[in-house]
Parts: sequence; C-alpha cells; structure tokens
Amino acid sequence: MDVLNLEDKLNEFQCQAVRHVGGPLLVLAGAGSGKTRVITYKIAHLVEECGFKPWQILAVTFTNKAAREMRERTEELLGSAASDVMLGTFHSVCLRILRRHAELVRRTQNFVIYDDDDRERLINRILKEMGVGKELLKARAAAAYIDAQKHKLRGPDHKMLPVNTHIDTLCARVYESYEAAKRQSNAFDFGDLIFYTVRLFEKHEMVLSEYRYKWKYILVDEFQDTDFAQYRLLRLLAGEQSNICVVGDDDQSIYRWRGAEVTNILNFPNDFEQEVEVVRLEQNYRSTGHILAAASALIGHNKQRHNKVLWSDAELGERLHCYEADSETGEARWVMSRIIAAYREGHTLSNMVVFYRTHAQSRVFEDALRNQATPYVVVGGLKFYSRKEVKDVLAYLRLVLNPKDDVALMRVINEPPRGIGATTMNKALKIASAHAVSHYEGLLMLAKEADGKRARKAIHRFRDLMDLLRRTADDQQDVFRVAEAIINESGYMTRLQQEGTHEAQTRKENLEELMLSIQEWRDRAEDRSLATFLDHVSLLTSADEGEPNADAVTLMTVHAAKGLEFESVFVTGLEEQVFPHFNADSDEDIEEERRLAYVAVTRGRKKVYLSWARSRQRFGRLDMNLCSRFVSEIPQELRQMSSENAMHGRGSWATNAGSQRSQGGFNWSDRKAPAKKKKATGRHYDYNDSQADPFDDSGKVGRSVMHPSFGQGQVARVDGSGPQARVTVQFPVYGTKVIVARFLDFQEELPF
DNA sequence: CACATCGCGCTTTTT
DNA sequence: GCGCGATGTG
Ligand SMILES: Nc1ncnc2c1ncn2[C@@H]1O[C@H](COP(=O)(O)OP(=O)(O)OP(=O)(O)O)[C@@H](O)[C@H]1O
Repeated sequence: MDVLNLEDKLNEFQCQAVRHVGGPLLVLAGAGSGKTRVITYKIAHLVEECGFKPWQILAVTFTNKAAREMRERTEELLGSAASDVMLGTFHSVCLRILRRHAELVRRTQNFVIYDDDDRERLINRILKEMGVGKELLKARAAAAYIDAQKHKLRGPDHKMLPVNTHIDTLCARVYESYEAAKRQSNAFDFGDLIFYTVRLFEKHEMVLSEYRYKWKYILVDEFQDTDFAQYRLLRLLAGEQSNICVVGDDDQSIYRWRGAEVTNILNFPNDFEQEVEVVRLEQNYRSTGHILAAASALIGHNKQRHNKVLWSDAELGERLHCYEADSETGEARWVMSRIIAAYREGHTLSNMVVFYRTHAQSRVFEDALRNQATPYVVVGGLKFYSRKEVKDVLAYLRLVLNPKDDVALMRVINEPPRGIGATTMNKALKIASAHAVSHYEGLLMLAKEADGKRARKAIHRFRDLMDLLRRTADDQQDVFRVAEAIINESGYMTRLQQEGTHEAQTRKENLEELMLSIQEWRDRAEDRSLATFLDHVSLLTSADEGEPNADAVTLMTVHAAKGLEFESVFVTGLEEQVFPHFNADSDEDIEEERRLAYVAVTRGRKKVYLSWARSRQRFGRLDMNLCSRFVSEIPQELRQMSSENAMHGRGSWATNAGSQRSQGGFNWSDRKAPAKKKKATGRHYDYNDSQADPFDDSGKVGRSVMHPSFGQGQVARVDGSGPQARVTVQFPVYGTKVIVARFLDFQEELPF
C-alpha cells in the first residue's frame, strides 16, 4: 500500500518520520524544514496506509488558523474523510470534552467562558470584598499569578503554591475565592479548559479510557511551546502505548512568559519507558541562502540551545536590506517605498508582511498604508469582539444561556440604564452572598422584600426581559433570533437611536456588523445554539480576523507569525528597548527575544528587510534608541544598507523633508506593468486590462480621486481624454477645481 | 441614580 | 496619547 507517493513529496528524513508509527516520535528541527508538512502527510499516511480511521486521530495545533490550514491540506490528501480527524488547539479540544462532562467538574453543560476582561472584573470584585487596595495588588497581577499556577496544574489548595511574599499569600487567597466564584457562576476561564480537562481525566478513569480508546494516534505541532498542563494532558491521552508524534523547534520557543516549558521538547526523548524515535530535519525549503545564513548566525548567539544543522540548496538571493530612519514615521515611509517597489516588480501585496514587537507600533504603518491607498490587514489587536457594544450583547447572550453568570449580569444590568444602579446592586449582592445564590437570584429576592417601589418595578421589568429572551432561545434554538431580540427588546438600540451622536452611529454600525457575523456563522453552522456560538466566539483569536481573500499587506506582531511564511518580510522597530523589549532583562528573557527575532527572519522566503528608527514617540515621550543588537549579530556581509530615496526618483515623496507631503497616494501612472507573474491564484491584477487604464475616462464622473495638495475629491466632469484631460473635481475643503488628469490618482482604479 | 470630568498608569507578546 | 475608573454634581 503506497498510494500517497510520499517519496515524491518528502525528503528521506521526513518519510522516516511519517512512516514511524509505533510509540513516541519526536521531530526536532529548525525553521522551514518541513515539520508541519510531516504532520499533514502523517495524518494521510495513518489513514490511507495504516488502517487508522480519521476519527481515531487527534492533531493539535497552536492556533485555530493553523488548524484550519492543516484541515485544508489534509483534505487535499484525504478528501472529505479529513473532516473526521479531530483537529484543533488544546483549548478547543478541551472545550469539547468539558461540554460533554461538565457535571463531573462541578459545572452544568451550559457553562460559559470568561475572557480576560470578565476575569479582571471578577478579580476586582474579589479584591474589593477582601478590602485589598489596587496599590497593593492589581487585578492583572493576581490574574498572572493564577494563570501561572494553572499552567503548572496547581489548584488553589495545592501545597506548592508560592507563598514567599505577602503578595503571594494574598494572591493565593484571591485564587481560592476566584475559583469558588467561577464555580458559583457556572463559568470557566481560558486556563481552566486545560486544567479541568486534566482533572477530569485524573479523577474519572472511565472517561479517560473512553478518549484513549477513541484517539489511537496523537500529533502535536509547535510542541516547544506547550506548558506543563498541556504535556500532562497529552501523556494521559497517549497512555502506555504512547502513539504520539510531536514536532517542534526549541529555537522557536517564544511563549515562556505564558508558561511554556521548553524542557517538554528537550526531555521528551528520555521521558518514556519505551524507545523514543528522534528524527532531525536539516534541509530548509523556505528561504534563500542569505536569509538562512543570517537567521542561523543570529540564533547562534543564544547559549541555551541545541545546535542544529540547517542547509538549503536554494540560491543565495538578495542580502538583507537594512535601513536606519530618523523617526518611526521615516521608518514607515521607507517600508512603504519598498512595498511599492516590490509591487512594481510584480509581487502581490498578500506576499508581504510587516512585523513589529508590540501592537502599539502598528499605527504608523497603518497611517502610511492608508495615505498611499494601499490595502492592508492587521492581524490581532482583537478589535471587533472587544468593543463595548459588542461585548454587551455577548454578555446578554451569556446571561440567557447561563443565569448564574454574575459577571455578565453586572455588565448588562444597567446597560442601557434601567434604574438599577450601584445601590440596588449592592443590596442584591449582599442577599446573594448571604443565601449563596447567584446575583440574579439575589436581585429577584430583593424585589420580593419590601424595597422601594421604583427599584422593584425596574427589577421586574428586567426579569420579564430575561424571561422573554430565554423563551426566544428555547423556542427558536437560533442565536440570531436571540441576539435580535436582545438588541430590540432591551432598549439598547432605542437608546443608541435617541443619542444620535456620531459615536452612537458607529456603535449601531458595529452592532449591525455583529448581527451580520452571527448570521454568517449561523448559516454555516450545523448547530445554531447559543452555547455553540458562544464557544466559537470565545475561541476566536487574533489570527482569526480579517478577510483572507483580498490582496493586502499583512501587519502583525512576531508572535502571531509563528508557522507562517511570506515572500517579503519587514522586521521593524529593531531598536534596543523595543526589540529586545525593555522589559526583558535577564539572560533568559533576552534569549527569548532573540528567538523571536529568529522566528521573524525565518518567515521570509526571498526578501527580508530590517529597519530601525533613531528616535521614537512612546507614551508621548520622545525616546532615543540604539540599533538592536540583533542587527549587528547578523554578519555584515549578509546585510546591505539601503537609503530612503531609493524610490525611482521622480518627484517622489520619499524625500526626508518631513511635512510637505501629507496626502497623495501612489501615482498609478508611474507603475510599470508587473513582471509577468503567472497567476497560480487567479486574480492577479493585470495592468493591461482596458478597464484598468487610468486614463480611460469613460464613466469617471462621481468617482473618488486623490490630489497631492487638495486631498480627496469627487469627479464632477471630464473634458478630453488621456493624461492631459481636464477634470473638474469637487474637493470638500478647497471647493471645485479643474485639474489636469495626470496630477490625479483615480482611486477606484487602484488595482489592489 | 445618571452623567460629566479629571487623572492615572499603561504596553510586551496570546490561547 | 488614551482608555478606564474614581470622584463630584445635577
Ligand atoms: N520535502 C519538501 N520538498 C519541498 N518543499 C518542502 C518540503 N517540505 C516542506 N516544504 C516546504 O517548505 C516550507 C516550510 O515547510 P513547513 O511549514 O512544513 O516547515 P516547518 O518546519 O513547519 O517551519 P517552521 O518551523 O518555520 O514553521 C513550506 O513552504 C513547505 O511547502
């Protein structure tokens, strides 16, 4: 049986890894060596050639996005059978398990998941109850303590909880109340998903053996970034047989701060009764020789690592382009000029990525891209689902699903204002804790007691609302209907309409977008229930936003870049204090920053650009920083300094003169036809399309144009044709002007 | 009880 | 340079 032709697709060592089936297997290899490909083919091999059923395979990835990509690639090999493979992140797999066995971990099946924000609210409430001031212990710090313990599988009653300092002891007490509160609220936090799944398996052998029996083979990608709890989970599931394959690269371990233990991968070979097969992959298939040499030199500066051989038979390619800017805006201008230049050479925008160390750095690049009317997608920042109005509606949904969700109740009880303010809620809270019931029940009890008529009426109105929403949920089994009822019946929409401010308008639009995304989800989902939708939202991550189809430049943090690859990579903000980050001071921290830089550089296939700024605005202060040590750790002969005005001359805005150009957009008449890039993907822009000729003026009236000094305007009429045509344009600020066509950018002609 | 204003601290990085 | 929370007023 050899239907897959593994030898054609994989090198000798990859084949060896794919074919090794009995017992534990470690694939330890550097960047771009085809580890992920091994996992994909191994899944196919197990099914096609070893007699495993798809549902007997569990494959764990680091992000949902990686899971989706792996599912797609598996589908190419296995067809529809691929959908039966259990493929997901640790968190999504555990969530599914916990939903089935909630009652064994002191929850009911309709439990909800608290996000970071909910968690902070809850901890703040606890700190208040304990009478601990914020100056002594901040909610974030307590949350970090709790997370750290969970990563190590230590519950609030664990003997090894750190109690060295007064603060630690305080945190340990917070931890205890926090766990109790979540249980009372029928809620889990993110870390609980792993923690309680392990607990479930440890305490209920029957359940564990069910899953052991079900999953006969386990594969794990990015294994270097697993924590203790996740490793324990894998070992429990793998059992004595240990049919488990893990792949990873200790040089790419970048989540130590989140509890990841690189020893998981380093000790793996010695951690089993039986022999552990170790396969090393040494050929890099991703990057050109110069990029690979630079990355290897860089990571070579780390002392705590296992040296790996990594070679490539690709051409040497370009050296790494480096640029020193005066300021962060100068840096962004340079990046922009390189993007345009690469585009002119025929590279598509979706093959370009801008990396930065922290989200705060994205802004200048966004501005630069917008100014040049260049499409971009920002990955992360998790903007949409953290908007106030969106979170409010989600909180209503959660409360409908789980009336005990105290955090959700506190959030929506007076949103919109309905006459139940702090004083009423404080009374309700007292009652609730005296009777050990949920806040919602406390509130209802308060209404029964002879309380002020106003408050009682308000509470009853709220109760009627909740009853209506729950009935809608039960009758229709459809999130969309429930969300619709929330927005319309709670008075939320009415209030926004009454406000009539610009901000209220934006919020309304956000709610419309939310409804749209719920609708889209519902139309695709098999199960439209509230619980399933809320699970989906909880597991959404930064990598999941943005439209995948558009040809656009990608912007993201280096952390989000793990496992991805791009033709052109910009690594920006390479300054001391920025990258490496000023918070990294121990040797270990610096080494993790260096691994991060290594991950960044190794994402590039053909072009890598390194840039830094001598000065940078930060917290409103102007910081002066030196070029990052990571730049000088790359041998000089692999680097090439670049100057800013490398932009085919000609009236370019790229001169360093600061303010004299603020608007204007990339002038499309300057653009050379793309070096022909035969489109594998279909819709690559073809400059010669008659439609795309910037001077074909038929139907230009009404279109949006950009002028270097007058900014954006609308075409009112066109006289003549070609570059000399006289175009009458209406500008919002400067009024009506007649302008010769060649000075205008016709925005809708943008090929992006 | 609702709304406005002021000030503080914050930024790593994410499932 | 901004969002959130604490604080004060109608
Ligand atoms: N045997 C092979 N022949 C040709 N190309 C390959 C081979 N194996 C992998 N590749 C290609 O090399 C690139 C890197 O592969 P992959 O993403 O699997 O590497 P990786 O080891 O997981 O990388 P990283 O650890 O950097 O994320 C991909 O473009 C992949 O298609």
